[in-house]
Amino acid sequence: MAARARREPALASAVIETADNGPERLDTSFLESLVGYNARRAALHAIAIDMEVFAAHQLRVVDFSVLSVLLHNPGTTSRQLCQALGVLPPNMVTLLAALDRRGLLDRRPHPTDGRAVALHLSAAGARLTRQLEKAVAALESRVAGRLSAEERRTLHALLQRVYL
Amino acid sequence: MAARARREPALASAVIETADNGPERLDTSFLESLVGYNARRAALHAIAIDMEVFAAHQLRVVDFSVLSVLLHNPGTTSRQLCQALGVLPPNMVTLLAALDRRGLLDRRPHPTDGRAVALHLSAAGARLTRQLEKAVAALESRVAGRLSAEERRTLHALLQRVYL
DNA sequence: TATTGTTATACTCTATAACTATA
DNA sequence: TATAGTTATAGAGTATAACAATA
Repeated sequence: MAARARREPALASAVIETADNGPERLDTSFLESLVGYNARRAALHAIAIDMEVFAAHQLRVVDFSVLSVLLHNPGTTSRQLCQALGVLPPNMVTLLAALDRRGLLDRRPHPTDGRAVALHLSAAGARLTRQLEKAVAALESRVAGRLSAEERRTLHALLQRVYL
Repeated sequence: MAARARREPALASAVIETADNGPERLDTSFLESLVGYNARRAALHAIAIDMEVFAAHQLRVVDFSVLSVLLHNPGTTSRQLCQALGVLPPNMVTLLAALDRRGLLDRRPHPTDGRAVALHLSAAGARLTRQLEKAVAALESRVAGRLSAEERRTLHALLQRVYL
């Protein structure tokens, strides 16, 4: 349920030591011409750094995403979270149950739909989420430290034009 | 082993229909300020498109990555592939065995290290990989179709400065 | 003593089917 | 009849430990 620290799962950097030839780097230039490859490697790099913050609180990236969405959208339903974050309903049940068990949620009856639950953060949940958002925002300088503020804005704009 | 078509796994777009309020979009602006979030969404979008090509050949992204690296780096060892692509050795064994079973590989004794195996593509493997590279390269215009050639170059450069 | 490739296996993540209660 | 939330479970992806052969 909660995330432990783990090694970066894929596409790590490619400096290779061979027995006789010394350091050697494989040619991955074709892969580097693909948006998917570069975006994935950048995402893994960024998320690995962000995870240091989350793991210290026994949270995964997706847990933080849920907390952040709830902080800014009180009363959201489980279904809305599923669609916004691409999590399937049965898996969201488990995720929300874990956050609830830790006292981070406040589940209220939905004002107009008796089938649904209006999700809110508890006071503790809101406090933690604000703290995590601050910490993650501060980490952005490490994540993209070699980019200027303007380059970062350009990067975000280009990425959003790819996926939106 | 081989990948089937499957739904996009995470961070899908966020247009929500609620019972009474009509279409509604959750505020995800904080998440959108993070490189990790934007890069991940862009990567998932791009990879979902690329997967259409791979799935038609019963291949996953990681399978294609291995084939492409081997095409451009004949004689690479399993260990080198693991480090370049972030796959753990036990899992690379399974992956390579599947490619081998399909006649795409040519495993030769390593010229200088008796423990290692020099991996090459078979003629069929090289043919398939060249075909896949062409198809994927052609798909880039759909992946990032709203970006000009120069914007695409900018995007690649910025992403590589994040993860390199 | 260290490393390559391997087996076996555990754990996590993601997905499908089916049920309930409300709409 | 359709949808929100849920349960149970299957399947894919990722991880660790340990071993044989070779360096």
